[in-house]
Amino acid sequence: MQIDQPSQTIAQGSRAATVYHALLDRMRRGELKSGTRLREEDVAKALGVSRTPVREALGRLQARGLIEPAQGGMAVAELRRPRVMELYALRAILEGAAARFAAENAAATDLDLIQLTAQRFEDSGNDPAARATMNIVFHCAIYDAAHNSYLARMLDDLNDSLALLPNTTFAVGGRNQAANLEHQAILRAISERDPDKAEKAARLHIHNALQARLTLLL
Amino acid sequence: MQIDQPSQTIAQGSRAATVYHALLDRMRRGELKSGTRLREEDVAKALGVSRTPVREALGRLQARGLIEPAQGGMAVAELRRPRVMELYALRAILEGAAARFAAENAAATDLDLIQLTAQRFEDSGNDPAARATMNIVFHCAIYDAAHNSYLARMLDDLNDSLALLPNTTFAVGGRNQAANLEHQAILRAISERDPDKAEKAARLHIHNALQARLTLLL
DNA sequence: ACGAATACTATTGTATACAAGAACGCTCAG
DNA sequence: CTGAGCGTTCTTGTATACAATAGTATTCGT
Repeated sequence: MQIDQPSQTIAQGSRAATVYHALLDRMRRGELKSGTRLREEDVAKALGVSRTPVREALGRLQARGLIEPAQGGMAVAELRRPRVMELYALRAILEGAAARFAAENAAATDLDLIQLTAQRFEDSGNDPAARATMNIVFHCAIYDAAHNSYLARMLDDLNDSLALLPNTTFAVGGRNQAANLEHQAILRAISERDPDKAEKAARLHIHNALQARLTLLL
Repeated sequence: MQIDQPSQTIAQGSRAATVYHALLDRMRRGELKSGTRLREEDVAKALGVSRTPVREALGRLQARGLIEPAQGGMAVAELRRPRVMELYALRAILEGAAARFAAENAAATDLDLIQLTAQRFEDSGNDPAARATMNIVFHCAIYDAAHNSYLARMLDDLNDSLALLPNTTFAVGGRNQAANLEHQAILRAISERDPDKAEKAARLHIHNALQARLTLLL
C-alpha cells in the first residue's frame, strides 16, 4: 500500500509540473510571501516528492523572475514598484501584439470564441474570483486567435510572473464596468480586422489595469 | 588525475549552462540539424557529464522551442516557414518595444553606447561573422537602454530560438548597406526621444531582415 | 579587544541507481 | 495473409547518495 500525495490539488503530468503549479498557486494565494526562503529539501518534503522535480520547478520559477538567489539558496522575489512597472509595460506590448495578430490572423471560429468569452466575462457579476478567471479566459481566447505559438508561450510566462500580485484589480473603483468596455473595444477592432486599432485598444486596456494596480499597491 | 572536459569551449558557471550553450552552439554551426534525436545519455557521454545537467539544459531548449518531443525522446526541432514567420513577427514586436522603451528611458551613457556600437557595426566591413557579432552587440545595447529586465530576458530567449537558422542574413543583396541605414534610423529616433518613431523603425528593420531571410530560406 | 584565518555547517550542484511508461516487434489466431 | 494481443526493450521520470562551495561562527594571535 502506498501513501497518497500529502495534500495537493490534482496531479499534473509530471511531478515537476505539479510542484511548479503548487508553488505558483501558493504565491497567488499569498501563502508564499516575498522574502520567504525556499530550500529544495524543505519544498520536497512539504510536497512529498524528491529534490529532483523540485529543482526543475525552481528553475522555471527563477526563469520567470518569481524567485531569486539569496543568501544560500533561493527566496521568493519581491515585486517592488519599478518591477511592477516593467511587467505591465511589457504586458501592454505583448497583449497589444496578441490583439494585432488576432486582427490579422483570426479565423471566424476564433472571433466567435472571443465574443463568447467577452460575454461570459460581463456575465460573471461582481465576484472578483470568477471575474478574474473569466478575464483570463477572454485573454487566452485572443492568444489563440493570434496564431503565434511563441507569443502565446511568452504571455503565459508573463502571466505567471504576475503571481506575486494579488489578483483583485477588479475590486478597484469602476474597474469592473471599464474593463467590460475595454474588452468590447478590443473585440470590435479585431472583428473589424484593424490591427493598429486592436493593438492600441489592448495597450490602453493594460495601461488602465496598471493604474488600478497602482492604487492598490501603495 | 582527472580527465579534462573532452573538447568543449570555455566552462560556464554550471555544467547545465555549459551543456546548454554547447548544444546551442552546435545548432548555430549546423552540426546539429533538424530532426536529430537527442538522447539524454548520448549527450551526457558526448559532453562528459551526467544526465542531470543534460536534463536541465534540454528543458531550457524545449522551453525555447529548439527541441521537441519526438518518438521516444527529444529531437532537434524543424523551423519550417510558418514557424520562421511567427518568430520574426514576434521579434519585430519585441525589438520595437525595446526601441520604444529606449527612447523613453535611455540615459545619456546608454545613447553613447548605442551610437558607438552602431559605428562599430558599420566598421565591421564585409566579414559576415564579424558583422553578425556586431549586430548582436548593437541590439543588446538597445536592450540595455530600454531598462526592462523582463524584456531583455525575452529578447535573449528569442535570439536563442533563432539558433537553427543560419545567421548569414548579411550575405543577401544590399542587406549590408540597408542594415546600416536602418540602424541609424533607430538610433536617431531613440536620440530624439520619439518612442513611436523608434518602435516603427525597429519593426521595419526586422521586417526587412525577414525579407532577406526568406530569400535564403527557399 | 579586534581582526583575520580556519574549521564547520548548511545548501546547492552533480552523479548514479532505480522505476515506470511507451513504442516496437513478435507471435498466434482468425 | 492480416490483425490483435502480449512481451521485450529503449528512454525518460524520479529518488537518493555524494561532492563541492559559500557562508558563518569561533578561536587564536597580536
